[in-house]
Amino acid sequence: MNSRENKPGEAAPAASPRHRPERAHPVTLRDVAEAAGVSTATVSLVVNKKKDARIAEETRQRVKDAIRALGYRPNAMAKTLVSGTSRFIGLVADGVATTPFAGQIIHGAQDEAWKHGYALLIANTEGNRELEQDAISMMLEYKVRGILYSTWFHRETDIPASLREADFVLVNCFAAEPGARAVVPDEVQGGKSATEILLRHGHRRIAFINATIPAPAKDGRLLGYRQALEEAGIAFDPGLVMEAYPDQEGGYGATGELLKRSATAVYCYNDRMAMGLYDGLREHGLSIPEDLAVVGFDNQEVIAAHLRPPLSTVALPHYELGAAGVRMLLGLEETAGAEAAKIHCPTVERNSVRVAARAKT
Amino acid sequence: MNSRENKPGEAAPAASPRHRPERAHPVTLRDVAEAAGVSTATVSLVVNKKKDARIAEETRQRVKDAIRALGYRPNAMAKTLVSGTSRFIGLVADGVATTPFAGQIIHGAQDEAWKHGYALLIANTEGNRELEQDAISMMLEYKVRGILYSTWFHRETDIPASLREADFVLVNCFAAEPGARAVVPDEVQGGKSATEILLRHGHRRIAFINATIPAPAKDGRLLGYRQALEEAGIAFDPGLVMEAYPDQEGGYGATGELLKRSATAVYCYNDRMAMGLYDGLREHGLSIPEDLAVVGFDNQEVIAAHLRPPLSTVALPHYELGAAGVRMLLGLEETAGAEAAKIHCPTVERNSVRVAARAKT
DNA sequence: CTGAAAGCGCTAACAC
DNA sequence: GTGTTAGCGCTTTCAG
Repeated sequence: MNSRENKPGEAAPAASPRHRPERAHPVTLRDVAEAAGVSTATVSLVVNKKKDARIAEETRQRVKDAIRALGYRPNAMAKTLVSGTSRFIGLVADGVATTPFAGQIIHGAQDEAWKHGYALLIANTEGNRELEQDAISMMLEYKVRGILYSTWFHRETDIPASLREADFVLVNCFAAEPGARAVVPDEVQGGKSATEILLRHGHRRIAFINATIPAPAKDGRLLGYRQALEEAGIAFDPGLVMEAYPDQEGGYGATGELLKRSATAVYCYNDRMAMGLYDGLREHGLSIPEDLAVVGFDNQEVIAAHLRPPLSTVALPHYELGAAGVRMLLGLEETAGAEAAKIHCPTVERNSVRVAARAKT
Repeated sequence: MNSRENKPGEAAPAASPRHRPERAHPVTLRDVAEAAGVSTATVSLVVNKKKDARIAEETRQRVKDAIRALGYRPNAMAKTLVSGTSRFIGLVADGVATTPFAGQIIHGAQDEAWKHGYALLIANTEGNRELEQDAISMMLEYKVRGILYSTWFHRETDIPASLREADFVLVNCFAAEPGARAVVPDEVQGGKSATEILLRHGHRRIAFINATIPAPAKDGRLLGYRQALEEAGIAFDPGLVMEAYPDQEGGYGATGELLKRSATAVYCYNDRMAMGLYDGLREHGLSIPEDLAVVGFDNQEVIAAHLRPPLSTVALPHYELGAAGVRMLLGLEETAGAEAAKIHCPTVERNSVRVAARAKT
C-alpha cells in the first residue's frame, strides 16, 4: 500500500518544492546501529549518555558519526511507550490565553517546566465543560506527568472528576475540598502592601474603592487594607470604603463620591478603576499625586506604566503562579499544610503617589 | 526502593491524602479484552468506532462495559508509535505568551487545532536561539504534525534549519525566501480602513502619526493611508505625516507638532500612541472628537475600549492569524502564490470619531 | 564492552 | 464476526 518512490538509499533530491518534507524520516535506532556496525543497544546507550555503561571511545565516536550522517532523531513516542510516562505537563486554562495579562501563567509554567525537561501541552477551554473534559482526557491519554488546572482570575473552583486520574495542582484557583494542592496570589498581603505605599508617604485618610462583585480578591484586598491601617494605628473608617464595578467606567463613576470623603489618597481595587479615576479627577481639575495620591492593583502593564503620571500599584504574580504550580506538581516545593500556597504580590512604585498632599488630617 | 503500601487489588481507600494517584493505571487493551472475553483486535475496533468493521451489537456492548468497569484509557503514545505521526501541532513563539494581546495567536491556533483533532504543544523561546533549537527538536521528536513558528509582532524572520525537518508555517512573520508558507496581517488594508473611517465622517485634512521604528507595519500602514486618500481624491501632503515612538509617551509628545498642522483628524500608528495623544490634547483643552477626531490601530482592548471617549481603531487579527496558520498547515487553506497570506484587519468603531469637526478645509 | 531478545500498548493484515 | 500475529522504535536485562 505504501507508495513511496525513492529507492532507499538515494538522497531524494528535493522532491516537492514546498509542503511536507514527507520523506518520513525513517531513520531509526536500528539504521544507526547498522551504519555503525554495532547493536541497537549500544546506540541507545550512547544516545542517552548513560554514565555507567562503559562504551569504547572508538565505538562511541563511530556511533556519533553515524547519527550525524543519517540525521537521526530519537522517537519520543517509542521512548515514552517504554517508560510509561511522558515529559509533558498539561495546562488546562479557562481563558488565560484570552485575557491580556494572565498569559503570564502560561509563560511561567512553560519556563519552569522546560527547566526541568518538560514540555507544556496546553488547552484553552473557555469555560466549556465538555471541551475541558476532552482536553483532560487527551492529556491523560498522552500520559502527561501531571496537570495544571488554572483559571484566569482568582476564584474557587470545583475539580472535574477526570482530573483526579492525574497528578494535578490548581493554579490561581482553589477547591473547597482539603488536600487538593493549589497556588493562589496572596490578596491580603497585596492589599496590605498597596495601603502601605500610601501610609509610607504620610497619608492617613486613605479611601478604598473596592469591587462590587464578590471574589477572593474583594475580601482579601479589603482585609489587607484594614490590617495595614491597624498596624499604623489608624482606626478603620467604613465611610472611606466605597464600591464600584471594577473597570474604567466604574472608577470614573466613583469620582464624585470619592471627593466627598476628603481623603488625601485612594487605593483602587484594580488598575482599570484607577485609569477611570484619573479621567474623573482630571475633569475636576485635580492633579495626581498633588491633590490626591492613587495606587492601583494588578500591574496591568499597558495601563499602569503609561498613565500620566505612571501608576503605583501591586502586581498580580501570574508568572510566579505558573512557575510555582509546576514546582509543586513536580514535588519541588513544599506543600505547606492543607491550605493553598499563597504567592507574594510585589509592589511596583511609580509616580502616582509622591509627597503627602494635604496630609495630616 | 518504592515504598508504597497498598496491597495491589485493594481499592486503596484514600491512601495518601494528596499527591499522585500512582496506581499507574495499568489497564491496557489486553486487560479489557480478557475481561470482555474477546481479542484485543476486537476491543481496538470498538474503541476506534471503525464503521466498516462489523461487530455484533452484543459483543460491542460487552466490550464497552468492560471499558467502563476497568476505567480503561487508550495510550496515545502506543497509538502514535504505530501510526508514525501524532495529533500534535507545535507552536513556537518568541513571546506571544508574554505580550498582552498576542496571546490570541495561541488562542486561535488552539481552537482551530482542536477543531481538527489536534492538540497544541507550545514553547515560548523569548527570542533565545538555543532554547528555540531545543524546542523544535523536542517537537520533532514527538512527531508533531507540523510547526507554527510565530513572532509577537509582525516582522521578517529567518528560518531555523531544523524547522525545515517539519511541515511548518510562519505566523505573524515571513521569510525572504520564497516558498515558505506564511500568514501575516494585512497592514495596508488596515491602514486604509483606518483612514477611511475618518474620510467617511467627512474629514479631509487627516494627519498620520507613524512609528519611528522600521517594520512592515510602518510601511504598510502608511501605504494604506496614502491609498485611501488617493481613492478619495485627496492629494497626499507629506507635511501631515509625523513620526514618534510608538507608545503612550510618543503620542503625548507628538501633540504639539500635530496641533501646528491644523488637521481635523488624526490616525495614530497604534492605540498606545492614541492614548498618549488623548492626554496631550486634554492638556490643550481640546476635546475628542469635537476638536479632533482620532483613530488608532491594534484594538488593544484594555486601552481602546475604555478611553474616554472609547477609541475607534482597526484590529490586529491575532486570533485569526493563529487559526489560519493551523488551517494552512493542515492544507485546508489554499496557499495563494508565493506571497504570505494576508489576513484582514477589521475596523472597530467607537466614539473617538463622530461628526466632522471643522471639516472641509 | 557489546549483542540478542523480550516486551511497552496498540493497529492492521490476514486467517478462520 | 472475531482471533492471531507481526511489528511501530526504543530500553533493558541477561549472556557472552
